[in-house]
Amino acid sequence: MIWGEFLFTMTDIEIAAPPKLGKREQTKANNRQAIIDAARVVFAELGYGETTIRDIIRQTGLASGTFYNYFKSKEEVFQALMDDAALRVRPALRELREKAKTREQFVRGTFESYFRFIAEDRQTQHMVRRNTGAIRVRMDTPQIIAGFDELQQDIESAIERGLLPPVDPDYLTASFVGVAFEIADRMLERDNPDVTAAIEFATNLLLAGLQAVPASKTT
Amino acid sequence: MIWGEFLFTMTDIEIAAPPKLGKREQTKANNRQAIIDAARVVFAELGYGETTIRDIIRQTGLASGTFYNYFKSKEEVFQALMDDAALRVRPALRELREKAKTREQFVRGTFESYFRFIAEDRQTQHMVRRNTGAIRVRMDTPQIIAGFDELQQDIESAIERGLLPPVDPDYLTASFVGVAFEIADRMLERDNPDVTAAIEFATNLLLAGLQAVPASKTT
Amino acid sequence: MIWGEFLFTMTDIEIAAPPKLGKREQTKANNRQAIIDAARVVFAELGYGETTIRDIIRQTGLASGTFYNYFKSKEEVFQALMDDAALRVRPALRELREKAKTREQFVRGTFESYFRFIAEDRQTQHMVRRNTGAIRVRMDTPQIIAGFDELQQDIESAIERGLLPPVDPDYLTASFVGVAFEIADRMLERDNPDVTAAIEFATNLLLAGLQAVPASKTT
Amino acid sequence: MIWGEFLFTMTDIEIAAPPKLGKREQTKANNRQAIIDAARVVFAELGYGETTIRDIIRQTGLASGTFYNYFKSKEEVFQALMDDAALRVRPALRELREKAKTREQFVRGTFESYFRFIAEDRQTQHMVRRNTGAIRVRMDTPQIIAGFDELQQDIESAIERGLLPPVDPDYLTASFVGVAFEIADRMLERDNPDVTAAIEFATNLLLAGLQAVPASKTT
DNA sequence: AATGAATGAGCGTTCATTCAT
DNA sequence: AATGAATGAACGCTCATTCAT
Repeated sequence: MIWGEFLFTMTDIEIAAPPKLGKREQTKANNRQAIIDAARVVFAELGYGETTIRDIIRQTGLASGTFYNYFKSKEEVFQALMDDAALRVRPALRELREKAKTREQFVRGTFESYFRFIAEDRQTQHMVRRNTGAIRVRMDTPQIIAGFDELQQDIESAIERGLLPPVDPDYLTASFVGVAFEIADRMLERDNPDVTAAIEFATNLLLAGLQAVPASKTT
Repeated sequence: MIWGEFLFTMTDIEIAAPPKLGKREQTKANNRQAIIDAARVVFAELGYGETTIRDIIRQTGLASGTFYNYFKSKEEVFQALMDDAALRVRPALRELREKAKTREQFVRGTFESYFRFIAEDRQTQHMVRRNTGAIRVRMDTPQIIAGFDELQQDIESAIERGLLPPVDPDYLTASFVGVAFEIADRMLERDNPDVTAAIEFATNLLLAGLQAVPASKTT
Repeated sequence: MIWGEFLFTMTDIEIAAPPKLGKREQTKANNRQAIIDAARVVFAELGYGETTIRDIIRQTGLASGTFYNYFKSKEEVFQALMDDAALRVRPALRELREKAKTREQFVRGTFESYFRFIAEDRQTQHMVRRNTGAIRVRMDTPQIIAGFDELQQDIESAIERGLLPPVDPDYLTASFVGVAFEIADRMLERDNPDVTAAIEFATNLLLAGLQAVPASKTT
Repeated sequence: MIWGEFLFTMTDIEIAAPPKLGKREQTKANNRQAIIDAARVVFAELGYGETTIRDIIRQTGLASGTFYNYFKSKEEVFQALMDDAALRVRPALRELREKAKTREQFVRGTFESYFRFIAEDRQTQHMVRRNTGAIRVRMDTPQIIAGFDELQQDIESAIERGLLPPVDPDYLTASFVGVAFEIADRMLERDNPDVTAAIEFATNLLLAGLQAVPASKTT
């Protein structure tokens, strides 16, 4: 199955051959990555809003000042974290949807990728929905944002290709995202998450729903 | 129209006139409510994460220490705010769905309530999605949480009644919520939000989709 | 001697009858004064530029946050310190010069006040000239600024009265100030500061010099 | 005019051409001087107190660590800057006063040098008096310190030569310095600084005043 | 019960200084 | 000798929380 391969790619990619670095450059690169990794962990644990820069550097074991050699702000690490994730995730996801031959392939592929990824990475999931006491906050993990970011473009091109019916691409994207997020959430709350069932549910819902939706005026 | 009534209820915040007192004494007597009201305003303005307890009490005109006579933390006010909202919103919503005679009434009614409410209350909406820099955070407004909170029970009872097909109620609820949230979000980003179109899209999607979804094993 | 009296006034004034205060207002007032006093001490010890807000509060024994209940910045304490000093010093100094009957009384009175004040208050002096290592910095103590601040006005009115010759009042003020500062500085470096000699030197210099100075064109 | 020469010396900073090297190697060889020059520029721009070592080395283009190969602290660079300036300024000033034939030549020469120098170099002046907020701080520029530094010795020798009356040389020096500083300050605040008038005022004041001052006991 | 000043932990940030390269 | 990243103390400041009044 192609998706298994894809998911492997999603989490385990090591970036292309590192150009030989001196010891200095080496530690520099290491530290940068260490901060990004620490940020991913801490964001997932505390949520972005509650995370302080000091939390991040504490996690790395580096000195507080060192953070500022690499990033100017929490936002900047986050951006780097996103870029990092995007680099790994996007190409595979796009290829997946571009190569889809049938409507079902497109829809199922999207959900399958997402649900499997979510199921693999529990820690990340903690970030997706964080219920700080009374309040439900959903924060999109970098990988997830990256994953869905180009969904709309893919949907639009699929509509052009005639693979999907001419519905409002904006709302269709929204529906994909909303259904994926919320169902994944429920899925993980269960004792034995049945990924296949979730895929089946979402795929069928969207596949059938999609036909019934009124054609977009703008198309 | 029944929805109008519902929405009125949803936004109507002032409590029924208490035994007439001087304005001053009145406020004192209702300190708890004053704090809750202030919290609603400030949360909407600054977002939950950015709001400090000081911001809330400043809004009330009370002394900082007084806060702790009523609530132990920001979270606790938020909880109270939720309960407050639920009290007002839920009955109407439940009635709405309990009285639904057709599948479409059930589905459309749910989305119509939500989209109309969201469209009415722009300020609240600011709270729903707050993009602090790079990160997308979605925080559910108390009214909204309250609105969807018992959706699952309504869905379950509708399945029992035979109004809805015997699908996984958990995932169906998730689909309602996800689609509603995300489409509402896109809707508000448009220059002239077309509420009817959004309702139409969501209703048709769910209505058709839910037929295609496999029957739940647990039912 | 009238000057003795004046100098007493300069350092020991207790402000007019305090309106009865509750315990709360009392400590509040005390704390404010404590911070001002601490600031005076620390500024004198470290110089304004080198003094941190933390230095000031450390000196008071109060908690760090307490500072901000009273002042927003270092500058603001300094301003308060100035006002404090001005309140005590200015009236006496002005009266002194306004009552001067002879030219010598005016000149001698000015220097006498200044040198005696400086001799009394060694600590303040530390503030006036601070040689941080290689660098000579002269910082005017609040009392001193206050003391000289209105000198120019007094000089101008003395010129109008005919008590002083019609020379450039700006430059004459400058000469008073410069001579007073620098001689006081040297005086204090000596083992047994001879205040009388300093007064004599400065008074004679200015008194004779000011006759020889060309009349101001603007007068 | 002799003063012109002196002032040229005072501002002329470039050291005599060293054996021609590539610009790069040249800089490396003169790192010490490069730091001193950078310090002069930055001190003048930011003031001594606000200048950080980082500001200085940034200006040189050297690495931060390199600073410590040459100086231990900001103070130490400042000291070096002073010595540097003294080296250039002092000889001319001393010659000026040693060659003075009349009392007036001595006094006028001193003031003339100073006022003209100050008038020429506005930037330096910014360093001399920097009003950070409420507080008046006077910091002597290296050239100025150097200029007045040996004044006392010159005065003493002039007294011995009988050129000046036997007054307290310490206080007389103080009077020169104080009058020069303060009047220069006022002069620069005026729209069209009239250097001649300032010289005239100071010279006449000191010349006449000097006669009236009591003879020093120690002489 | 209400008050509001005091507290002090903790934040983001800067910067002198060190030290492996 | 030069480099420049790492260090960590210290800064200005905010704010939840306490407690004497």
